[in-house]
Amino acid sequence: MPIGVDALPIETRALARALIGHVLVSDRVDGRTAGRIVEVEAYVPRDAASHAYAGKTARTAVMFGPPLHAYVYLIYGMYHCFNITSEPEGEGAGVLVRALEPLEGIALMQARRGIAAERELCRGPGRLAAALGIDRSADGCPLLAPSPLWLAQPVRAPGRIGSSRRIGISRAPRRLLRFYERGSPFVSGPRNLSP
DNA sequence: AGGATGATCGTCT
DNA sequence: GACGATCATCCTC
Repeated sequence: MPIGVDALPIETRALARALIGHVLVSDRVDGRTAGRIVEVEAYVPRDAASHAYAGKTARTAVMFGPPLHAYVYLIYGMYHCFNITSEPEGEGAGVLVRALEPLEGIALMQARRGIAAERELCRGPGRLAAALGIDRSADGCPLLAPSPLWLAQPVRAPGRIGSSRRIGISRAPRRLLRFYERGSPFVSGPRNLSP
């Protein structure tokens, strides 16, 4: 069941933390896949590491649109990264979802990824997008309304949330804007750092 | 266990 | 024309 409109904050950092434990569901013609969010990164307003930093462009337009929509971009010519937009319309910001704990449609994820190991299916932004069948066609998709890509209530309360530097960025590298469920084996980077 | 490398292309300079 | 909010593979320790 989709979550209510007011179930999540839209301030970027608060949203990032609140997303941990929520479930992302992808409904496609070949079936449903779903996973529990265990790792995210916040890309806040006026953040030098954010795609929105240089201003609104065709690619980043949805980052400046209403919150809780999908921002999906192609990286390194071959992977997709899935983000959830944040802040009121007009602000360019979002939350990158970096890892999921697979919950539903495991066999379909395995087929899409070409691997069997459950732990590796959604461990990393490019991997989870592939496992859920997310590509640029999902860009701008609302995540609350009935939609092929939507957020559901947590199935289990999150454990303690840790924070760290963001992964793979060169600008604003010291900001602690990566959040993850401590100790989860499905987290992609360091997973036992700060409280 | 950890570092280097190649794949591959849309986007912005 | 250079460069990624990455990943899989290959190498060395």
